Amino acid sequence: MSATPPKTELLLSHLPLFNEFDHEELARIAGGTHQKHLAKGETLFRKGEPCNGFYMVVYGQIKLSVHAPSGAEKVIEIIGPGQSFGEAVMFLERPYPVFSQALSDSLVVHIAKASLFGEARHDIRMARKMLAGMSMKLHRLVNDVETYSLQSSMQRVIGFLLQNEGTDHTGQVHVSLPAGKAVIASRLNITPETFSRILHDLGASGLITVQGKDIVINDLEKMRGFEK
Amino acid sequence: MSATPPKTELLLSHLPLFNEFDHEELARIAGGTHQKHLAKGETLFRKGEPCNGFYMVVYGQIKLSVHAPSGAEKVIEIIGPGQSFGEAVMFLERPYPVFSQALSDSLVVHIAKASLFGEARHDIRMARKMLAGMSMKLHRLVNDVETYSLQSSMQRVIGFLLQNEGTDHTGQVHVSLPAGKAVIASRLNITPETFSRILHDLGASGLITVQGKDIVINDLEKMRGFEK
DNA sequence: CGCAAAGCTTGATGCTCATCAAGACCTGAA
DNA sequence: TTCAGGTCTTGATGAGCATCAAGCTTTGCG
Repeated sequence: MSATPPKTELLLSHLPLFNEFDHEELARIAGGTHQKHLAKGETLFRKGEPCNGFYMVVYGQIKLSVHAPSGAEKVIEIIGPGQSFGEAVMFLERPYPVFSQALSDSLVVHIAKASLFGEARHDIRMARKMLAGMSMKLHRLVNDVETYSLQSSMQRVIGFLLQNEGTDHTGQVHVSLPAGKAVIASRLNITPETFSRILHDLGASGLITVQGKDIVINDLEKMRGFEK
Repeated sequence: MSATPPKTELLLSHLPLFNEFDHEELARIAGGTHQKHLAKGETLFRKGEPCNGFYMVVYGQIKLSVHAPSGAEKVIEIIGPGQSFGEAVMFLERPYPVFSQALSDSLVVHIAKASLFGEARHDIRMARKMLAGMSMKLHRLVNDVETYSLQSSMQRVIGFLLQNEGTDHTGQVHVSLPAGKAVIASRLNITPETFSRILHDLGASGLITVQGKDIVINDLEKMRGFEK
């Protein structure tokens, strides 16, 4: 373990935002970055702290959340490898509007704002990609708002399962929960108790089979029917 | 009335997105646009329709909403003069994810995608502004999600009133509802009934005075206290 | 002006989901 | 293995808000 730290340039080159850049360009950008390792549970930044760049996740998972004065927490998003966050805040030159914490051991790359705007030649390609990236984020958020507003908690759970569905070696339709159940529940805007009960009910009606973090979807068609 | 239709260039020049452009540039961009007048209640586009540009509101109000299969409607946003919408969808080359309708007689300008990407020189300024604009939209949506998730319906109403507060001629702190109560209720993710009851309660406790669409805030401090 | 239609209010009822509380299960460390 | 820490489940209860239904008030139009 911990032989050589991964080369930042190499990491960057895999990211959508930079994948059209050549070695020389990547090297220059890499100069304005630094890697940061986070242990599980470690805080990356808090709501209200100033922002001078954005982050990309290399491995691990980062949770973005907000807190009610009461202490209640709501998970806005779970960021995985290859995804970035914080661009919007960087552009607005405002403090972070969310709290950010590692859900598991993670490696993130911080790209400082200053290092991004060098030559216009870069700008235009990057700006286009950033626009595309932000558009997708916007789209997803609108979808979230729609989901929270118009669907029951069971529909949200079903929707979540269908989104994360994948076929495993045995050919079964299968979901492996990407985080603890409390975190996922918060992401879905329900309590852990409700989440547990809904999984139970779906199991009882034969639609799924739950085994810890592994869930098998027995009747995909019927699930799709309940989704809307 | 309706003497000469307003010159598109002039309209564009007032919009944040284009306010750094000179006459010549504006003229070129104006070539790729067309104005569209909408009567109250008229539909601009439906969810699922293809998108080849974005819109800016000159006057009036446009409502963006989504519909549940049950028919229930949820207002995502109310767009007013000077604001734009549809950029994100344009970039993603996807169909509109929302339904769009005029709340009052409105004039909108449609800017075709093709006309936006001419010279790189334009691109870079425009891209920067668009990034800023989208960042703000993202910010607001994150805020919406937070609001829906963590606040009670009364807190949402109070927050809304405080956001739209302004001082009138007599020096009173005053809100004029920007749309029908049912629309605002949907925007706040509550039913019209609940909205009505909350306004009633706030009135009964002396915090506000309601008179149709005009609301006077009697105790701003106390309202701020309830907000969080 | 007077009527119809739309918009808004008010009341009675009930569903969905959060909350509180307790116990079962897992996980890792000694 | 055993114990202590979390994590998850299960049950009982109730708050908050939607729903349904009816009356009221405003708006717009012939």
